[in-house]
Amino acid sequence: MVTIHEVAARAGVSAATVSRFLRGRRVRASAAIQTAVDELGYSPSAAAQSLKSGRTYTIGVVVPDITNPYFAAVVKGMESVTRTEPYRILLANSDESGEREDDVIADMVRRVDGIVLAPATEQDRTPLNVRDAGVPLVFVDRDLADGEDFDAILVDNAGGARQAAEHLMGLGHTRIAAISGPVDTTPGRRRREGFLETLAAAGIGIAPEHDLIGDFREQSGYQLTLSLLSLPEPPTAVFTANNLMTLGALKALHDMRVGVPDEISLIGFDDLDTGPLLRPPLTVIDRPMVEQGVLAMRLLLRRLDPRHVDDMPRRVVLGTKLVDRASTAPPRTSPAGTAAPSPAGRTRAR
Amino acid sequence: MVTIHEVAARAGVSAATVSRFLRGRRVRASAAIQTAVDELGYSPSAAAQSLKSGRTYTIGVVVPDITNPYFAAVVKGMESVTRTEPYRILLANSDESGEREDDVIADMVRRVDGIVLAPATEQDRTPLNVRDAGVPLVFVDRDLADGEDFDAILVDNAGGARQAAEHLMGLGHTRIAAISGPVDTTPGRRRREGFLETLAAAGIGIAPEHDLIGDFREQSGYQLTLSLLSLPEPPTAVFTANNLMTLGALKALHDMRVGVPDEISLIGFDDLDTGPLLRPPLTVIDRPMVEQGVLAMRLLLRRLDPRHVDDMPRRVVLGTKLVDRASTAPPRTSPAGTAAPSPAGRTRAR
DNA sequence: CAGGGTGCTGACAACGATTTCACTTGCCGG
DNA sequence: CCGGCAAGTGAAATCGTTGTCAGCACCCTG
Repeated sequence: MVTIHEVAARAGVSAATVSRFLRGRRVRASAAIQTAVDELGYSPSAAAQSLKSGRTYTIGVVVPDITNPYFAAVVKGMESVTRTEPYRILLANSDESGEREDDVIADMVRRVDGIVLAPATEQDRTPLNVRDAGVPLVFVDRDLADGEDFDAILVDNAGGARQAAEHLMGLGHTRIAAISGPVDTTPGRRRREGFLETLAAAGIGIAPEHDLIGDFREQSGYQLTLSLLSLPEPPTAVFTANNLMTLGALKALHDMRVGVPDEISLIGFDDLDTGPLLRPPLTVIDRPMVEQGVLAMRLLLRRLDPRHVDDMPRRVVLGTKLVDRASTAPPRTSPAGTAAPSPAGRTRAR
Repeated sequence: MVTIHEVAARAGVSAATVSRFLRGRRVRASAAIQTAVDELGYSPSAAAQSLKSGRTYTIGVVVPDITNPYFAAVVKGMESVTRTEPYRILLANSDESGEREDDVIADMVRRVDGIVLAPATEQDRTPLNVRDAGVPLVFVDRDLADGEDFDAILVDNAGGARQAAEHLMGLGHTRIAAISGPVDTTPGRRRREGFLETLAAAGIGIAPEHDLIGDFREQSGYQLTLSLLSLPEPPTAVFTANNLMTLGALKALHDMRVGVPDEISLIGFDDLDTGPLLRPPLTVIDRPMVEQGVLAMRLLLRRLDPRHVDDMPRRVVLGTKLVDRASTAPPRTSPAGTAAPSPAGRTRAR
């Protein structure tokens, strides 16, 4: 490893002068120094710079699962922001485990200037430690139960779930099931609440055996859908609370040869790249993904600016959008005791 | 920030003793030190440790695009290995741009102990600089034209492409198109070569206008497929050299209402999570994804071990597997001058 | 009881870059 | 021709941690 002193020696100046030159100050021997730098292939030690300056120019990013297309997109958004900044991203998966998250963050706190986190649960206490350690923190996608005084980029989970519920009710469904995410996560809880409350407000209840809780993984969407199908009175429509569980549900329906949407309608939260190409094309609640990452990273970098450290916490809530494809349709047979309405003027994308 | 000296002062010992205690050596005042550490919430400065030890316990990972499910899986594999090690991952996208890759790596070299790279092109000279800087480097998915003396985890690209070609020929196709990736990347070049050579060896040529080069992005798969469809004599089968271009091709075929596989058969390189659920379920060449990440990271960490720095370069080539779903079928009309064979005993997955 | 371990200890010097401080040089104007 | 100022310089201190080194106290053995 070549140090600033070797450069200095070769250029016939002191290390201080080399340092000044590299930081853009005017210096007599600039030509000689530049030559020495080039010849030696010198580049300053990041560790030494960090030690001196107290800044690492690194941002920690902790998400539950990078192979989830949603989080991949969020991370890409964050990464794109760092393109014009001297920051890099230190990435870790928490695998939806609070424990793993703790470990990872305890380590990160020592190495980064700030953290973007999708907390594993709303009861998560790790963020408090991060704050105590003086490391700025921004939540993305998920929040804490009492997280009001943290920066956050969120999405209107309850509103999106409401759109899903209204869509299904508008088609005439009354026997509706929900496969929610863990209720100790923001999206899990809020999407379920939004969905159930909308049904309730319309006078449509949900049977206890139709109110299922999964873990946001494909496997649980699959299993819970199977359990719905084995019910004496299966639902005519299912709402799945994230992309992976939607996929699992769709696989289960295929495997059991259940027609979608003829026999059962399916609507999911979060769009997929392949959404339009699936059998059938999926009707989903969509939301900005890359943009969430961009906003989160911008917010964090802003917080790193000494002028903004003490700004009020900033909480951004983005809207959702119903993408009406072909996995939902009116129920085939009208549910017992209810007249099937005839939904008019429905148009579909494609 | 609380330093080791503050802990030392509170525990009534010297900093050296605290350091020794923390590194597991026996020390008289261990109880007092532990108390001081807990009360002060001390954790050592990573920057200072790096400066002293010359190790950062960070691995740089540079991939073209983290939202590509293949690379997401690879990164996940790498991340899972670091779970049992004290290493973290510094992640960057190169966006298939050699320039961006240069920038990112020039910066990473200063901050990491090693790098896993999927080089943007085979002519890439950056790796040489990395090696000169004394930073171990492992290639994943892609190689250099003269990369034999670098560690690498690769896949049998030519072999996979051959499987695809043989599959299509076995079905009786003779008018076959290929949408390849950039020929200055390993997978782009090798898959194309493997495909064309297999066709040639069987006495089936490829029309120049059927031999297309894309850029591994969905959009290019889409556009090039449209161009194939606008030909006076479109192909009866198409091979797309990666997952994203396969998706683009499928979208184009849908948009132009071309029946798959009735009118055109489609086979892609790389499977998708949603592969079985697509219209139609995709026939693809599959390969280990997470495993490639695991192997790459293990290899790199091994290389970081002083006992193995000077080992011979290790090059692993993994095999591919044809996953026969439903996007390929015999050509509907036999091509001019050829008798349509009747493929017997074909079984499909689902 | 002397001699020699053994087991800990603290002072100090590194690691590499940056910044402060006091200083020199050269130039300009009076 | 001299005083003063601007511009540029190097020595040294600093960031927080760890390894080296010399030293001290204690205990065991002969």
